[in-house]
Amino acid sequence: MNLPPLTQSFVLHFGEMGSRWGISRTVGQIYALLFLAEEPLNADDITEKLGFSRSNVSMGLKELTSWRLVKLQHKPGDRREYFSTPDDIWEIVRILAEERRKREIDPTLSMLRQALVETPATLGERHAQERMAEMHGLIELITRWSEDIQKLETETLIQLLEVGSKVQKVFEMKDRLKVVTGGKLRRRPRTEGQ
Amino acid sequence: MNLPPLTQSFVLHFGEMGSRWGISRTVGQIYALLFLAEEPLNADDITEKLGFSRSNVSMGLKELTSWRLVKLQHKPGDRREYFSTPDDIWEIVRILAEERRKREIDPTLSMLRQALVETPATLGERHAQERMAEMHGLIELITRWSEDIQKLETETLIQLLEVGSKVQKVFEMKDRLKVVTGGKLRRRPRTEGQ
DNA sequence: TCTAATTTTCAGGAATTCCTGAAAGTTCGA
DNA sequence: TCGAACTTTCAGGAATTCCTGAAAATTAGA
Repeated sequence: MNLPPLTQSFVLHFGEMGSRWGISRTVGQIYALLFLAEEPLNADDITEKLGFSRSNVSMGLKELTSWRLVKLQHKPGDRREYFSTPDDIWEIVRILAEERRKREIDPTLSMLRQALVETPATLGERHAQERMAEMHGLIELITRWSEDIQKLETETLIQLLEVGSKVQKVFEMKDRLKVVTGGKLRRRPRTEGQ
Repeated sequence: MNLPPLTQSFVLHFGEMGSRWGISRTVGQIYALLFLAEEPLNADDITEKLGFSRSNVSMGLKELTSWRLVKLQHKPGDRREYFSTPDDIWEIVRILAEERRKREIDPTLSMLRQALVETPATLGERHAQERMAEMHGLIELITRWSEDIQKLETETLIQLLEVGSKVQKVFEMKDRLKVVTGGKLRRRPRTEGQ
């Protein structure tokens, strides 16, 4: 490995983190390196800097491409492919969220929906089905919310995150003041939570 | 494996999902089984229903306990330990978020902070440091937001998620009406986003 | 303290995932 | 169409993770 110190500790860290997630250590390192790089890198650059085999780098880039986490571009007069990450780090978050939804959430939701339309044979299965319904509801709620806020401008999204739960205060105020908002914020009939 | 059909497909699914995350297939299955169970289960129940070794179940329960994802309890006149998951599924989300923060986010933040106080030796390192600063800011923002909203009552949290980005409308309204909120919602000086 | 019930530990085999080198494939200019 | 530059594929060895059975440890009642 042939990297300046700050870069190296970042790359090593994300290698380890990567292997706690689904991706392999080397894929994590490749992404970390690209994330920090000033300029797009080609596969040989990466091979040289990280010190593993050319074919491994090729596989890693293929995987990152399938996640849409790297962009491919060409330099004029150079046949090699250059890879980079989005400049806007929030774009990376968006893409990750979308891909994880596609790969993990959607299959889970469809498994749950399938289970929910079956007729439970026993009392235990009835209870299991209720638990699955709870989980289905939770996942749908979080997914919808996440899709919804991902459409916001980065600046707006940041604002929203910054106020966090204080936004709740605004709700209360709104209710108090009976401000009309075109029905979009209409309060649902209150159901007693568990 | 000795399970009714709905339960079985759920358990198998979460076994597979588990192995995409950091946890092993069997740990995923154990958790899925406990999540659906009507009553707390002991290690032998689990062994019998899932059909792998007693020692594997013991290791799995130990891991789940270290994640605080299962609760341990005793039945009067029975020496065995019974395991269950929280009844409130949102409680599971909260615990997961806390544990992941402790295990993954905090170490990452401290690596980033360490890198940010070093003096970059080269121009490339200078740029790398800037990227790390961006990432640090993003993680801090998301983490703070998440800690913040996790303190809300479940019912309030659900409301908040349900309105999603529409909450933004309320902000705009607030600005228009110049409603005083005790300074807590004071708008930051606008910086031009990228 | 002893014993039986129960849980935990852990060495090592099984299964899986990762990584490499060699070879095949692709692309583009001459 | 040829060949050099570059990329991808893939069989199989390396490394890692998973899982088991046997044995040790713990616990609570007698």
